[in-house]
Amino acid sequence: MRIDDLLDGSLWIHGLTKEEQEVVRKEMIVKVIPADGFVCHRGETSDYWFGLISGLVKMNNVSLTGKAVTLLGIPAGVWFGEGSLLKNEPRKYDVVALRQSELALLPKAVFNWLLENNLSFNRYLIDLLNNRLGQFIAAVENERLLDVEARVARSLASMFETQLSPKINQTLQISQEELGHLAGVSRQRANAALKILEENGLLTVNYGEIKILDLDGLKDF
DNA sequence: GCATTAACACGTA
DNA sequence: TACGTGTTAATGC
Repeated sequence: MRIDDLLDGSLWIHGLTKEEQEVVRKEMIVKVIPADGFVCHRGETSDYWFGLISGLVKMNNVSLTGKAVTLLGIPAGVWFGEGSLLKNEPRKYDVVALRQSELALLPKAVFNWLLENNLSFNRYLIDLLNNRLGQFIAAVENERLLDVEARVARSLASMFETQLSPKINQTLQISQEELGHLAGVSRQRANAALKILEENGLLTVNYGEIKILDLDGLKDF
């Protein structure tokens, strides 16, 4: 995916005036982050709104004992990081690239300018935050109610639900260890769960990648 | 009982 | 070589 594909596929850009769109394109920065590189660190000042052009990143935190907790996987096409911008506070989480990723960075000043001047941009943000809230509520619900296989299935599915065109890319380049982090289980357990999902014809597992065959089936598992 | 950690062999980039 | 995968055994809640 290219920067223009990201922008064309972003709902918020179409609600802007021509002038606003020009400012966005002019001020936007493109940055490539290598695998395992940081998009932003916890505690850093929040200067940008991020759009993922290609690759895969995770929102991550580390406990006092050093245990890593993955909160959210973010696929290409998704905008994120607005929370800390809106609250004008430092980043509350690390964002790490799971493989080489290309990001679009929209400066805070432009973000705030759109917020103050464009009603449809505000509407878009409400929808975005509302969707994200729903996603986190579902994540808590899943953790409390579902077995491990279903949790792994939904962790995978949730990364495609946010995709704008779910039919374009049905393979996900992610290690089983990372998938375990996303679902909150060990690598070995994630591996066993994938086997079961594969037996059910919902996906196929290859070296370092997972191909989704039946997205609805994964959601309903 | 079930998931986790640890450990090992094996295959792939 | 370094990393991801598949598997088993020991350990812990």
